[in-house]
Amino acid sequence: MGMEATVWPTTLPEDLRAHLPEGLADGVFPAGCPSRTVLDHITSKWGVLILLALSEGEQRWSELRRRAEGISEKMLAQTLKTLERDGLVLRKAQPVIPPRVDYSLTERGYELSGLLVPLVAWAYNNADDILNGQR
Amino acid sequence: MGMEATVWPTTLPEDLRAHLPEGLADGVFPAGCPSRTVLDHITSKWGVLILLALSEGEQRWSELRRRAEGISEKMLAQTLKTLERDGLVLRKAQPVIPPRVDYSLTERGYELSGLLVPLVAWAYNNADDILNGQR
DNA sequence: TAAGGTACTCACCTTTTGGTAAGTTATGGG
DNA sequence: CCCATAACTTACCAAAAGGTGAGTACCTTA
Repeated sequence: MGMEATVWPTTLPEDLRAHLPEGLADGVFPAGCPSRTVLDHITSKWGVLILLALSEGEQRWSELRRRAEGISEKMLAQTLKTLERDGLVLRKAQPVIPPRVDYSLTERGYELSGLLVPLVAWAYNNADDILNGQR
Repeated sequence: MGMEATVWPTTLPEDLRAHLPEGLADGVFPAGCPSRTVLDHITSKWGVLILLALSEGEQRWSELRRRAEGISEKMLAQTLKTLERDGLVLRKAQPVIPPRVDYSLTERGYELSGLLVPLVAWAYNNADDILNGQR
């Protein structure tokens, strides 16, 4: 009897770590590595929000502005451009006046959003506990 | 016959979206929302790498420096402090000389790393395709 | 006595990121 | 003729992130 510490695994279960590629298995992420660049894009403040919004389906510029609350036009343009270059977002512009542009996820972007959504949901669900528990 | 476009779902499957909390279901992330803060911490450049490294188990300061290749001492200290305050990382300091400090994931941090690892692995696996496909 | 080891902190400076407000385009409507 | 509209671009400035190098603490070993 007496106090007993709660115990949980100290490393990830084998089946999860088994899916890690080689050079990553020891937790080392080489500095110049291309994956660092990609990781920066997809975990950027606005990148996450845009990908999340687009996981709800095709949307216009103005709709994206509304959903990623607080984003400036400059950052929206910049973020969309990066995601488009990365092949995660598809831009369809119709030659009408006033202009109409629809954004959607590519197949790759769609695949990614499947990983991003649980992460965002986790942050959303744990945010209050995390920030309240600080002295 | 002729050309046929590859088709994939344009929104996430119902069972995934069903796990999204209320206010998130329409893809809107309120600007002042606490989850924005938490999301920024866990998707920060160095935060991701530290959490990833720690998913391999308890590690010392110097070992973390090595694994998060390229990080400066200043940023390592800062990132660890944030993650510790957020209750994701546990710091155990031993009063010996020279000092010895071990860092590990808390239960909450461990839970999080289960979502982060697939994301990082995805970035690692797709990085070359993504960066090569740009003109 | 002096050097070495570990985990930091601090001050200073550079680089990157991001916001603001204005300008652009082309057309249809009043 | 002029304004509104949607989707941007640009120039300029402020703020935040991040790097560098020095300093600190304390004991052990040479």
